[in-house]
Amino acid sequence: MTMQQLTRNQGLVFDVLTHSDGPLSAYSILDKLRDSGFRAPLQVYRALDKLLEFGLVHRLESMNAFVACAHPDEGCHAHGLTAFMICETCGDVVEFHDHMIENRLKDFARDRNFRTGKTTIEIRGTCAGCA
Amino acid sequence: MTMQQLTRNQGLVFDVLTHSDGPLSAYSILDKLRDSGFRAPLQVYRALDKLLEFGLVHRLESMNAFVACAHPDEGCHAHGLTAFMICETCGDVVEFHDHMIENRLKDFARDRNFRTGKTTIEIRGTCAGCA
DNA sequence: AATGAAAATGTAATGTTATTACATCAATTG
DNA sequence: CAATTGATGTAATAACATTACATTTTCATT
Repeated sequence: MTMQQLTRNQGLVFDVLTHSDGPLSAYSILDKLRDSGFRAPLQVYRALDKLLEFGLVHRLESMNAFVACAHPDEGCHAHGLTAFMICETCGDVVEFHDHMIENRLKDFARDRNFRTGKTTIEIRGTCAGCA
Repeated sequence: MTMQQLTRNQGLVFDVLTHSDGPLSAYSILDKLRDSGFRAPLQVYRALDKLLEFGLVHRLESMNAFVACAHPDEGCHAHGLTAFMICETCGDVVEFHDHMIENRLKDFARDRNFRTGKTTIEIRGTCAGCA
């Protein structure tokens, strides 16, 4: 799989997410990129849209935030369904993939003639270190 | 299981959701309750908080909207993990519960000493009728 | 190199979702 | 009845996201 060539804005946003400890909101990404010339939310959202499409970034629906993919080189889309374990105390996010769950949901949808688009799985809670 | 006694505002919000075809945003609930005296978003959010706590209402994280529980009489919390299949075309939402997935996620969390709070599972896509 | 289409960008304005802060009122209990 | 707790009313503001429109860049094709 060949690495997608990113535009300047896409690269900047991806960099910020890659170097971040945890997930970031679109507006905090914007703040971090003011010095690089970013002035408006749309610049961030547009870059994020592409990065999501490329599978380089994930959106955490339960917190309106974005996180770099755990294995961007392989193209996350190849791993099928992506799930997250999110610590509400330290903000740490663990990305994981489970074929059993993926198949189970796939079967459930197929049985009902439901065409599956994006699937969200997010476990909120407290991680071992914060317990 | 005894049915929770709702306050006036909670009852009004629950009613709106119960009689709605599909999920509603907090602000559309507010609009529907103007005639009943609602003036501010907080009145809706406060009622929703309680209804969520009672398990009478669910929040759909992937669309920032709220939906009445499919079986409010039994108290949804009793059913364990709740998942949703959401049609992006007609807005229809199917609530379901799967012990296999629930156990799988529970095991995953336990193995990592992660204390699980709320878990979100939402399948977006197109339902049979809209395909 | 010129050109034309598609993609990306810049900027302002606005729309949508959610919370903070503070005052008041109602229900419950000791 | 006093004290506490939970619920409510209202205004203001914060946080998240999109629409609209003008401009520029990229890149395949001539």
